[in-house]
Amino acid sequence: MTDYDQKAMEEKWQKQWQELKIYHFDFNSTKKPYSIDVPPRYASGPLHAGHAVHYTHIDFAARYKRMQGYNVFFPLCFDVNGIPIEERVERQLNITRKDIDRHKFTKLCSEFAEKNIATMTHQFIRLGESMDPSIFYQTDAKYYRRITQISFIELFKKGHIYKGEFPVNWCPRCMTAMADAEVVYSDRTTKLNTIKFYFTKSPDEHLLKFHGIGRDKQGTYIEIATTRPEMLAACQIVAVHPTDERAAWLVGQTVKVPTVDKEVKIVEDDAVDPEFGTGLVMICTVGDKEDLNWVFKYKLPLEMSIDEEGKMTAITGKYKGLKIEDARKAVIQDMTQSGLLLKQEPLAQNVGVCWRCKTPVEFINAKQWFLKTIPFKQMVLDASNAMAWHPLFMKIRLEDWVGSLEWDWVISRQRYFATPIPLWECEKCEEVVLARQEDCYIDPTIDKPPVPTCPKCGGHLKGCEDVFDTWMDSSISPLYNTFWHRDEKRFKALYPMSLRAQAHDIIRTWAFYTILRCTLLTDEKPFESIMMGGFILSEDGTPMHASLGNVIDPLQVIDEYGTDAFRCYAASCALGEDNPFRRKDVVRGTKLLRKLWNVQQFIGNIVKEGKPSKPKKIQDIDQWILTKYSKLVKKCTQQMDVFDYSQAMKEIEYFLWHELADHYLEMIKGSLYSKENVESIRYTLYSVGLGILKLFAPFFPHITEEIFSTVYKGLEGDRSIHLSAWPQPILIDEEKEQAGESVKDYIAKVRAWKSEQGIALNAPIPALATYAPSEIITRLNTNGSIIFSTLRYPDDHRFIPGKPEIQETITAVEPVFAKLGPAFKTESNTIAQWIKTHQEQLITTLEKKGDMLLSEIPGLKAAKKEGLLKAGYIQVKREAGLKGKKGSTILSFDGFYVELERKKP
RNA sequence: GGGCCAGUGGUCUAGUGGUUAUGACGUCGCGCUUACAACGCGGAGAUCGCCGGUUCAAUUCCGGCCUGGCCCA
Repeated sequence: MTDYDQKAMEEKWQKQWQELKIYHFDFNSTKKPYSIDVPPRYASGPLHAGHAVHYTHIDFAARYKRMQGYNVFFPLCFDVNGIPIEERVERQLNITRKDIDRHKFTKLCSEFAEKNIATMTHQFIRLGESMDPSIFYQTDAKYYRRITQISFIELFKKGHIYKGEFPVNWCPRCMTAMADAEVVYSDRTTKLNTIKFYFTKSPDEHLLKFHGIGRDKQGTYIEIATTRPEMLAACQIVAVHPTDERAAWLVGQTVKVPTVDKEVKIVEDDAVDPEFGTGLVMICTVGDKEDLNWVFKYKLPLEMSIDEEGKMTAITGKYKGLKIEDARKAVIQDMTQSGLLLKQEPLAQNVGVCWRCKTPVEFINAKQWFLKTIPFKQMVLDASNAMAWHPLFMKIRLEDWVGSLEWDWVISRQRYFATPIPLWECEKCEEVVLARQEDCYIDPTIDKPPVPTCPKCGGHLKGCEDVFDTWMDSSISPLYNTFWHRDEKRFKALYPMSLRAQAHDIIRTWAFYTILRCTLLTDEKPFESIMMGGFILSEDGTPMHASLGNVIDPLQVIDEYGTDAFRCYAASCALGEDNPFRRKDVVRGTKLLRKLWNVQQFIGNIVKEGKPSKPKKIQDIDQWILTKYSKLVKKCTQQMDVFDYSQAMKEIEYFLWHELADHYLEMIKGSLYSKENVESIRYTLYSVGLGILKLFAPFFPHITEEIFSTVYKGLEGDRSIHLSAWPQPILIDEEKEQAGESVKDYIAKVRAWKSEQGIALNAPIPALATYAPSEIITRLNTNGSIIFSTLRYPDDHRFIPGKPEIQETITAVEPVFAKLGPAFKTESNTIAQWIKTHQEQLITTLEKKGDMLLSEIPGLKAAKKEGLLKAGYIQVKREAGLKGKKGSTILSFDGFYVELERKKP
């Protein structure tokens, strides 16, 4: 074996794996497929540590399943459509998309994305991901968009698509409609303005005694608090809570809306918060979702004060054309001058903003395309229930989201860089002409419709300029992956996919939309199981944000510690839980790798002469480690099956470091050097060494491949450890495991004692004899040579059954709650207390009679003639003392007594 | 405000209805041992977030609260 250079070896294997194409999905294979619905990485920028952990978890699954004999489908893929990329490009070039030609703009977006794809492809390689580039896809490619369009056409034909005029969430900066799922909420401070609304007719004088009512030389007014004074022109009614003391006086009255020539009525409504502002609210079309509910309830006209570009409409009169913020300032200024503004105070509020550019979302009444969602809630829940969720609690989040849905999904966007909606509309009668499936991919802004004119009225057909929501592309990934509408045979073989992997922040989008669309189109769930990753936080436990400067670049970590070490951290993140990035787990990874390297180097030296065959007789200690190893394989396999990587890793690590390295290797060294039981040891070392290397392989692909290639490859024949078979248990022998455990415990205790005494571990010990119960002595005798060689005992050391001539005294008696509780219930505490407070009496009795009767404890209801010790209600602690023997000392532990020659002064 | 998750030595973490709670990092002491000092052995270090309830027994189960995270309103 060569020197240990993690970085060089990683580079070497990353290159070789690509050249050897070992991760290819084989369409001609007879192996069972295991298909992974990989999240197509969004191409707006490079990966951060959070993505890296998620993709590493998916890679664990892919590598494990490959070793389990599956034909693994693990595509390299990217998501490339949509607003976020447009927004980045706009910001980078300091333009809006409307400043340049539509197709020029999409080309810029495409170039921007391609750059990121190249960067991320490189990152995936550096992360040791075993994705298959031969089944690569990106969602902006014609071959992918074609499937998006066909899926839309099918849904349209099924009657699930409609065009509706409806107020939708609208980002005035991005100038597009957006789904509820794209609106995020953010805390802001704004100003709450209290404004005068004068009555049209002077009201009853009594009203003046109430708060929120005033009078000046212009007349009597009510005070209304609003954060949106620029929307006054769209004010439709004023509302007051029915239980408000002013309600009786106010309801039915009419007030003048300031700055505009408009009169509105006052109504009563439960939804008014009497505590907010003055308890009087102006209702506009459409300020927020609550306004919208009122609009429907009172059938108010849909007058809009803001247009698609975030500018004020004609109804706002002199403010027409101003941007929202400017209009607000202008209105405030005007009202201050005319004395309409009573006060202005700061207000903390939570506003809906565009998830990408953080501009506050407005409502715009516009014609949009919708996919029916509300009627399919139960269908989605049924499909979700048919899948295995890991962890299970994540399913609740989907269920909550589905339960809270109120509107159908707005799927149209007024953007450019996305999949075109494949239809034409008649300019006269609005008849819709769909593209023919066989013509897709098409762009109706360029391509001609399948019929020259409207089939209904002969009118001119205009290509749809709207495009799809990005989620329309990504939420058919299971259909694209399985060759839906391209290859029926492959589709049948691959759909539903085996595994969806994703993070929990996009349950409401990617998971929900995918289940909805795929189930609608195929009448079957899109995947068998779903694995939900947690959130990776920065080192201090706060979320990673570019603005906070705490984003961790995985490549920097890798440059410093290596990929396998980073993957060790990834493995330590429990699935579905939020984990801060822990540098020390990466450091621990480097130590673990070095340990693995050293252990394998040792094994490599022993087994280099050839693959050992199974010997006729395997010594106890070998059967012990083989049993431990076999149990590990079983347990670890179960954990890998349910994506419990953190636990599996822990188990393997413990076995390697402690059972194998600290105990087994130390115990067999002596035999090896003295050439005893070599065949048994070589066989064991080879089997366990190779097996544990394979258990590590999904986690640490590089170092395991390196070790495999230098130690085992020539003897095993597999091209790569990653193409070799997952290990199976070799033997499980409970009896031999017990025997080995006794020997291990014995040796470990004596070695620890040596270390404590400052005796070098390879120095001889003057141990004269070992006393222990006879069955233990039998075990020790069987493994005598190991004990002698490991501990460097003198040849005349003897193993003697029984106890030595020593004086043993009881030092303490302790209650055994596990026995007392079930037997005595409420009284068990009394007994325990008595035991604790009557130690001396107990010890005396025990030493005299050997046991003490329960009935001897005074005042017990349940007093029986039962021996405390015999029934197991108490446990005694003893201490061995010397008796008689000179020149020796006794080391006692766990029922062993080792007689040692007393050190000469 | 709602749903979900988490809260365990200085730091991070495992786990459990049975009173003596796992491991890692750090720390202290001892030791270079023919794979490994990036190692080994040992020590110190925790009222298991807080308050109630169920139970003979709660860190564990239940309820409430506090703190953090994710998602939503």
